[in-house]
Amino acid sequence: MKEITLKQIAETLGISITTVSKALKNYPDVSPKTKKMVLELAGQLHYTPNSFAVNLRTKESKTIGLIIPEVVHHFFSNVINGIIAEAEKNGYLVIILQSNESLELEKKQVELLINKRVDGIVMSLSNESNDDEHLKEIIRRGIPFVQFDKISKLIPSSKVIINDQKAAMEAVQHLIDNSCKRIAHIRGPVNPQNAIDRFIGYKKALEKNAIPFDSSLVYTCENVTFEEGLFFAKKIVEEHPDVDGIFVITDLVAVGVLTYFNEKKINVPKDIAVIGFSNWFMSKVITPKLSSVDQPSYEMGVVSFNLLLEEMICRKEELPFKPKIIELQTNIVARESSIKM
Amino acid sequence: MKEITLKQIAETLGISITTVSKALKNYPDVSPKTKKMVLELAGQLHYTPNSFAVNLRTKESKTIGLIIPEVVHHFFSNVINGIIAEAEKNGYLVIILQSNESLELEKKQVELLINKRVDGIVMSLSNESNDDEHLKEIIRRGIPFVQFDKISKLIPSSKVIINDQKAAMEAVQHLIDNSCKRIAHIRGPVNPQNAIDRFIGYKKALEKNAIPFDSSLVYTCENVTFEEGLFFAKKIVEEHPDVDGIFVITDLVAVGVLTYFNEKKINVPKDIAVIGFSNWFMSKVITPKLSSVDQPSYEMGVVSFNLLLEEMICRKEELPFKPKIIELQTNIVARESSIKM
DNA sequence: GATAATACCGAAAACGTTTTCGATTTTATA
DNA sequence: TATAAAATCGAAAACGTTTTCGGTATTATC
Repeated sequence: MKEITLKQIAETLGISITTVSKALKNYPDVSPKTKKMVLELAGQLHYTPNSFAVNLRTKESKTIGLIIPEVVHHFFSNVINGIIAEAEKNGYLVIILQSNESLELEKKQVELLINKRVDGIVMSLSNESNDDEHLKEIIRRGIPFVQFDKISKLIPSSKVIINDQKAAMEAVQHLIDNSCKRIAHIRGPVNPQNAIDRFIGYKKALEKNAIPFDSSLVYTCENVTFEEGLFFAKKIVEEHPDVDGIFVITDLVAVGVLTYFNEKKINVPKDIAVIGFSNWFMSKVITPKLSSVDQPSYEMGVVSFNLLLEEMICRKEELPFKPKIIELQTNIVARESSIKM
Repeated sequence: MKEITLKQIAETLGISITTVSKALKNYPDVSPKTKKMVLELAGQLHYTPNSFAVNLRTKESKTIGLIIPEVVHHFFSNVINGIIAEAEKNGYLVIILQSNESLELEKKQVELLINKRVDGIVMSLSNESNDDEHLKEIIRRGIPFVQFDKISKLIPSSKVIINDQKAAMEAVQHLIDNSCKRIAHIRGPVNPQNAIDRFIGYKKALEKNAIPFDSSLVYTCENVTFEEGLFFAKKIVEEHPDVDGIFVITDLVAVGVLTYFNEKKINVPKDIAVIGFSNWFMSKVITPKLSSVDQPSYEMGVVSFNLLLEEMICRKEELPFKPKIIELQTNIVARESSIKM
């Protein structure tokens, strides 16, 4: 029941702790015989190094922290999946924290991870985040740091993103190509960079097609929920009966829109076409099947971890590190909700 | 840039490390003046204890491990949510690992967590798990351990479960009450206890209503996927055109079933009624809305952590601990897919 | 056989904290 | 004022590992 330590192995073998440690780590200055002896006894006793001691000595814990706004979320849970899979491959474990889209919580959690002395932090900002102090603190302390999806442009860390402007433009262009003339946008909250960019993309697509921008056609989600989808769908048909297409910030909200239209027997896409964002799983099973912008979420996790790993290695070996920004590709998935012919 | 330590504070203040440590932890044998002095300087320097050293000294890391079969999964992501929320409230962080329904990975991950010396482990077994050695090892080492949802009955740990038999019986009874006479069951894999129990519940409900059990009406999923739902739906209508109700192991598969029926213009519930399990979010937005068994997933996470906490406290204070089994309530959510009138 | 080179080993410091226990100083009691 | 009690402090050990550096012991070289 007692924990096995180097000391015990050393004592039973009548050699020093140093030699045991070196034997286990395959140092060249240990004779093959002693090595064998130590390895055998260690295996027999199921020795595993006390990670607390190793952490203290090596100043690293082989653990990283991940802060995301929501766990129960198709996009984020896929990112989690990618990160923990890639981390495990490389001998790292992942501590996950959820900011619940609250800046206050997010700050507390950054502090928690710093105090925990994780080897690195991966993060997607909450919608409330309009304050960078906690992120600056990460940089200041020299902790390897990667931002993904919802990022702060001002913080000089590595970033993994998509081109939200371009993707949004393509989505709106797709509606236009399907003969939509009057297109509403249900956008995300005011702070997140990706909501801003998608809104800009929406405007640019209109401009490109010489469709006048009408700010009354833009509706702003606060919480980006299914319920807001229901709510704004109602509002749109009431306030703008001439709207024939909607570009929605994300599929969850778009599904709310479709649900409302289904109830009201409003025909999608004939009366109104709808396109979402992120290509959630349920989008392909709902009626009508929802068009969306596919976003490589799992890959985003994988790439984020690998960028973090690069930085962790550089820090350890005291090499210079220059943050990288990686842009992943998106593509339009056209389904029933937007194809008019 | 250098890390602040007790030693530094002690030196600048001209007192001993011991006193600094005690002052920070509010020991009674430090004078109010020194306490104030220390607290002030510590605050000023943003001192935070080196958690590696604390871990080594106290032999605990305030970190627990969580192993689940899948992260991208409505039920499990809700459990994660409950666990990390409750853990954070109590000063614990959570390392999450995903077994991908593989026994081999699951074993490796248990070993990982043991070597990491987490303070406790929460776990839901993979479908492959028919081997208990790694779980026994957790018990043997005296590591606090809680199983939830997919459990091994033979391991004497705390458990948080639902009454799968009873819930399944109620689901099937609900179909019968909606005048289904010939009810198929798409069951889960052979190993998991909950798949077994739901199958038993199905049989018991038939028996209770004097409906003969027909083993050819039972279809077994291997991977519990949407695609299997499509596949078995096809098989059922081909092999048993007289089936008028299906009880499905979980909503994801049931959604596959509905999707197939929608394509084939088979009317649900008139031709065939369908009820799923777990009440996934998408079930209320799909057409027709899917009836299901609501399972308190978030609560399951909360309760699991609290049981673990109880055990962790008992171990620490060397009090005896008796594993507890907590059964949470489920209830039928009747929607369009099963209500025939 | 003396010297140089190599192989092998271990003492000891360090990582930063917590806690025990004895020592010293201050205050209270007679 | 002498003594007992209380208040305050710090030395030192311990947690278990890693790694440096010096010391033997063995082998190779002339």
